[in-house]
Amino acid sequence: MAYRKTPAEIRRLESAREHLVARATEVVAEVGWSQASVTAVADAAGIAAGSVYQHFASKAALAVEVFRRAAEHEVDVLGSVLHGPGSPAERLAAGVGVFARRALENRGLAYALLAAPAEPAVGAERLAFRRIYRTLFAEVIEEGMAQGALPPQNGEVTAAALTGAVGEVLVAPLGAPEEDGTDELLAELTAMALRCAGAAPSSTRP
Amino acid sequence: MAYRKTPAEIRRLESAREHLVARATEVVAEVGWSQASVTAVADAAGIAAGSVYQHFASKAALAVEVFRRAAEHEVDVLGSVLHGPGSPAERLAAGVGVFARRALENRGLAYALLAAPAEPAVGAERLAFRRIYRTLFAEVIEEGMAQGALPPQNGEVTAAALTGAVGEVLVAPLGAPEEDGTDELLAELTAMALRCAGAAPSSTRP
DNA sequence: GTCTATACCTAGATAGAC
DNA sequence: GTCTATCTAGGTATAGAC
Repeated sequence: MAYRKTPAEIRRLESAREHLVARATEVVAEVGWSQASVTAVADAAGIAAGSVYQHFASKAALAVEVFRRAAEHEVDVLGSVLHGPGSPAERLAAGVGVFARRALENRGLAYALLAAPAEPAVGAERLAFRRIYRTLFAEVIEEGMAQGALPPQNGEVTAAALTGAVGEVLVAPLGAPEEDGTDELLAELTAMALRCAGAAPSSTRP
Repeated sequence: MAYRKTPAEIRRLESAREHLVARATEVVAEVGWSQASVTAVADAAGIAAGSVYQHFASKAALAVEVFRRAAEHEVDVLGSVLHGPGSPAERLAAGVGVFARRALENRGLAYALLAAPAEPAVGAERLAFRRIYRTLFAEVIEEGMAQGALPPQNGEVTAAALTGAVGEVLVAPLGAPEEDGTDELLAELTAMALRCAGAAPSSTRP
């Protein structure tokens, strides 16, 4: 290599890569993983199919990158709410609510991240991120138990249950094109999450 | 199941088609849907790949049949427990417990039914069966609410949550080759299910 | 560096012999 | 009715021209 890459060159290369990832994310959100072929993604990005391989060694690598970017963002958001102010129960309810609202506002992507059929590499990422969600929930639950605000329970089991419960409750609305009762759904979902963790809804008990 | 097999049924059970479905189920339980190619299934059944198409119009049709047989059995078992004797909460706990125990006793098949990556036709079946689970759970929850044994809640949301929660809690153990704390897991799972439905077993209320 | 064209692989499905 | 051999389609990845 006679020449080093100039900063401008690096920027341009990375921007092309970023552009590709961004468009690929859109395609996945629209048509799902199984329909997001290399040619479809390349078309959406305005490049030739072969050019994809200038940026990623394989289609799986691109898919993993797409998944990871989007999922990491959701983890960050959920984590910041769960680690934010308030009692453990309040944070749990807020976290579930925020997660669900974000999913319902970006249904295609949420469905792709949560449930859409995907190649093995993406499936492995999905599993890894579900473990992260479990860990985040488990921390809050353990904290609540330590404070006596939550009854004795296996925090890992409850955390896994919450992860699955939130996903399953969201999958049906995500599949439907539009849904009216978003607010009611969120209220029911957060109430369910609190019950699941053993935190009785303080105010709304008749 | 207390009936005697008729000669016709014996013939049916021994027919090549049944044999094929049974062996295909084993293959799927062992290696998952994605590795269960037509040739692999045909090999397991001791027939040629081409002969599969004497019994099923497509690979997807065979896969759907495999899924449906196994899933219907689980639905029947769960339904009979949920519609059996006992209070709604007792039946809910018993149903979750039976479902989980059966899954842990037949991990490969349970994983295939619950979570393993699968072709779209199987994914659609999976969705349909999750709707059935939701309906079964929802009936019990509505009944419990009508009796005043369960607090007011959206039964459909709780039912979906239970469906997802049970599946997610089981997926990790199903993936692991062996697990010791089966009994503790079942106890925690049923306790979680009761909390989720608002049937707190004499737990501390803040 | 990007495009065009193509090689290649996998896996489902089919045809014709026995 | 079943097997062997083959066809085909879809999609990933590569080669070589520009």
